[in-house]
Amino acid sequence: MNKDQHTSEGKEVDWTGFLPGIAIDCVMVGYNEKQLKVLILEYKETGFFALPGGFIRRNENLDVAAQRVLQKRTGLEGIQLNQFHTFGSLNRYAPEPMRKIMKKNGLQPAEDHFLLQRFVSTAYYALVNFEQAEPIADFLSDSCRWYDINQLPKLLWDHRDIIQKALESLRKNIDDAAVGLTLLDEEYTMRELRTLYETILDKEINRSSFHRKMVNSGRLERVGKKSTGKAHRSPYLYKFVSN
Amino acid sequence: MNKDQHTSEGKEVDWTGFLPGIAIDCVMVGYNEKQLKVLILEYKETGFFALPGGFIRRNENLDVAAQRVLQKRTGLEGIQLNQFHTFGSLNRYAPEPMRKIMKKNGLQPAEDHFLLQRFVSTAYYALVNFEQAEPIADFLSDSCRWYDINQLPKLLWDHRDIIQKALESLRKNIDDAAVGLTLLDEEYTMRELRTLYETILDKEINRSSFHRKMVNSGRLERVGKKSTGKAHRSPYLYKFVSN
DNA sequence: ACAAAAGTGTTCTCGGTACACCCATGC
DNA sequence: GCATGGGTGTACCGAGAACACTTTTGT
Repeated sequence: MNKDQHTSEGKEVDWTGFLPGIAIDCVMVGYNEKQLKVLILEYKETGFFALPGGFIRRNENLDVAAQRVLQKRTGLEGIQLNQFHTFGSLNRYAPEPMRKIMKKNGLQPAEDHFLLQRFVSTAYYALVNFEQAEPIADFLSDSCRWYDINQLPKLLWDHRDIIQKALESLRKNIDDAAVGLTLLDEEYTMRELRTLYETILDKEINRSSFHRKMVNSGRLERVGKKSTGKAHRSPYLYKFVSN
Repeated sequence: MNKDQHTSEGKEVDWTGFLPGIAIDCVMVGYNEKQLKVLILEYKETGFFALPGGFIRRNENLDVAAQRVLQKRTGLEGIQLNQFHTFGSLNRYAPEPMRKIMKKNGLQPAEDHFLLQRFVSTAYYALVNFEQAEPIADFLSDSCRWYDINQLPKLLWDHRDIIQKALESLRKNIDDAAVGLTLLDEEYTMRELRTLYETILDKEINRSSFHRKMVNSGRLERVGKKSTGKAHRSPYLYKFVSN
């Protein structure tokens, strides 16, 4: 881990170390109690909410910068990030909220301050384990928390659209994404996996064909049985095989 | 059309009017004689080849900037552009060729000249009609020509990768893209449409199932017959219905 | 009449859907 | 033993593949 990552979390950030006008936004998706969750930052004393984001160092790959943002907000490393769109509409440019945020943090930004530029933002989504992630706030924000994707607070700028597009992208790639691998515990029942699919796709899935499809995919391994304590046959447990 | 579009083609460009560090690259795909073509620029007296690209005005949407680039190089308006990826790897940063290009054009760029920065580039592809497009060179290049996608010259930077990714994206979206609508003439035979699909996907397609799939899609209208002059049944002509 | 290429029908196969029945488990 | 819910088998349906047959056209 870089030593200066800590200093960049302080209030005195050397913005010249970053590419101007280009940002990264990350839609980090979790899953808990049959609901999709998204990590959202709340800025100090403003009631403003936004996606976690960051900037690209002058000597850093775009993808690596995204990894860094993800690692900073979740403490997790090596999570697969999926770039899905770059947002560059003019109506993203609304610096007032950011000015207010900075003032609440005791800063008096110049009109041309780094954070008050127009930004084009490349967006990524990542599937992260709800249990393992430890949401960590920004230096401008006082919380980084999971929100149900259906009960998001009002978000700044176009971040609502970004989440919507991330969800569409996830749905399109669900079969490649090995969603169970990262969103569920290591071992899970077929019912749990199907419920996850149903939650993401927001539609019911046929039980037996889903079962067969998953078994035939060759990516699942049956590892044992789960005693549910319920009055019925105990389901098998599965886990993903890397192969 | 903006009047200053002409001046921006001259040698004295006001680079401060553009967002720094962000570029747009366009993979314009055409089709002729059973081959996919891509528009490629050749820079003056350097033997350097690259994709047509451009930059984003300070007061311009990203998508609109891409439209502008496309319009500049083909003369066509209203073509659908598909954003497919943003390239931000560090090994894109190789300013030497651009320095050489500028020198060949009689410019003596400062080390920190706009064009010599590191760029992150958002890439689009567009399907354009080979006949209707009129390739127009850049102010730094002396030609803008169609190249067979399988016989591309050696390209600068990562432009080869960009084309590859554009092709993958096109293949994935081929059924939505209404490729026949833009890549073929207005009316065409089923054979011609299938050959186009086969060219894009680089694999043979079953004749009868392709026929039925297209007819059943409801997006084709049979408009007449074509007399081929050959010794066989003359095929029907089809065209896309908008609906 | 024949060859060539397009249109069209039949059959097969593969997944997904629907539905049934079998199994295990706690009450 | 009965209700509950997961596992699994069978029948059906639709799309694509393979193949054959029909239609049209110029020679």
